[in-house]
Amino acid sequence: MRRTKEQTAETREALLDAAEQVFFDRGVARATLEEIAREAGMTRGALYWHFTDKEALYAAMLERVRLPLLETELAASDLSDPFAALERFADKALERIAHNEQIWRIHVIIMLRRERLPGNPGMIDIERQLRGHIAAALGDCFRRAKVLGMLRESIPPERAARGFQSQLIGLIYVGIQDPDAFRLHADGVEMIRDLLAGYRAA
Amino acid sequence: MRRTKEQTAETREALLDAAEQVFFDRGVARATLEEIAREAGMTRGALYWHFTDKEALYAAMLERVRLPLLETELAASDLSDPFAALERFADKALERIAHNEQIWRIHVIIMLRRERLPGNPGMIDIERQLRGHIAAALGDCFRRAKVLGMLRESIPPERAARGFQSQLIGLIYVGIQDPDAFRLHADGVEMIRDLLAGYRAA
DNA sequence: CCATTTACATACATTTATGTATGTATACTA
DNA sequence: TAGTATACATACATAAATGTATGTAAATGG
Repeated sequence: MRRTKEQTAETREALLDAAEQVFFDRGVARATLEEIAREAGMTRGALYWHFTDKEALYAAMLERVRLPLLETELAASDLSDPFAALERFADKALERIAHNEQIWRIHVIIMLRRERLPGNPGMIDIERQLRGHIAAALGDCFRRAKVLGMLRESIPPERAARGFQSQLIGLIYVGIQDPDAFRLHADGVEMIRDLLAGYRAA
Repeated sequence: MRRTKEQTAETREALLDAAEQVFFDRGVARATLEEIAREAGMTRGALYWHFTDKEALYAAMLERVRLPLLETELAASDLSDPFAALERFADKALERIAHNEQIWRIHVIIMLRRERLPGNPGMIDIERQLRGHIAAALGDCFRRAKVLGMLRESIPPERAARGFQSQLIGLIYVGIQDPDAFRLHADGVEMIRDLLAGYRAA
C-alpha cells in the first residue's frame, strides 16, 4: 500500500503528533514505540521507516518546533529602550508557553518528562543551544542598557542577563510543575517587571 | 550468611549510596537494579529484601536527605530584618547545593535524571511538598517586610515571594544544567541580592 | 544450645521492548 | 506501461530487566 508523497508527509506528522502526546502522557523513557505508532494509527513499521529509533524521533519532534521557538527573540533592532524590549521578550515567551498548547507540551516534555543525561553524543542538545543563544542576546541588551545609563551602576550587565534569564526559567519551571500556583503569563510578567524595575537605574 | 543488625544497616546505606551514584550516572529510568546492587557489592536479592522495587528505593534515597534539606529554613525567629533573613536563606541554600556533594547529586537526580510524571499515587511528591512549605515561609517573610514598610509599595508580598522563589529555583536549575555558566554560589547570591534590592522600598 | 528467623544469594520464569528481516501493494518513473 | 523503488505491515529473533521462588548460613531469642 504505497502512499503518495503528500500522504507520506501526513503520516510523518501524525507520528510526531503521536510522539508528542505519548511522551507527554507517559514520559519519554516509559513511552514505547508500539504505543506511539498505535496512537498515530500506524504500526512500528512506519516508525522505523521514518525514524531510526526513539532518540531520532524525539529529536525530530523538537526540531519541528525549534523554529517557532526561535521566533521569540529579542528584537535586536529596537535598541532605544532595552528594558522595554526585555519586557516584551519575556511577555511573548510566557504568553506562548501559557497559551499555545503545543509549545506548552513540548516544554513539559523537556523539563519534566525527560531525563537529560550528560553528553549524549550525536544528539544535538537543543535546549542548551537555545539557552546559550538567548543568553548572548540578553547580554547584548543589558550592555546596551548600561551604555545608555539605564542600568543600575552596581549591577554588571552579564549578571543582570543571567539573573533575568534565571528568573524567567524559574518562572517557567515552577509554572509548569505547579500550574495552580500562579498564572504563568499574567503573574509571570508582573514578576519580571518587578525584577526589571530593580535593575533600572534610579 | 546472616549479618548482624549493624551490618544490615550498613548494607542498606550502601545500597542507597549505590542508588544515588547509579541514578546520577545513568538516570533513574536507565538504571537497573542489577547495576545498583553490583555497585554496592551485593546482589538483587539484597535490594529486593530492603526495598520492594525501584520506586521504593528512589523514595528511600530521597527520604534520607529530606531532613538535611529541611534544615535550610528561614529562621522564623529573626523577624526584625526579613530581607537579611531572605538573603541568608538563599545564601545557605545555594552554598549547600554548590558545595555539598550529596545534596548536589540529589538535586541533579531530581531535576535532570528523573522523569516527573503527574500524580504518581502512593509516592510522596517530596519536591512539591518541600516547595510548598518554603513558599509559605517566604510569604510570611515578605508580609512581615510589608508590615515593617520595607517592601516596595507596588509589589504585593505574595508576588514577591513567588518571584524570589522562582529566581532561586531558576538559578539552581541553570546552575545544575550549565555548571560552567556561572558560579552557582558566589554569583547566585549576588543575583539574589540584586533582586532583593529591587524589592526594597526606597 | 536448639529452633527459628533473618539477610541475603542463586536460579528461574515471565514479560516486554527492541531491531531486523521479509512481504507486498502501489505510486512513481523512464 | 513495465519495472522499480517506496511506504509501510507483519513476523521473528534477541536481549534485557523484572519479580518470584527457593536455598542457606549464621545471628538471635528462649
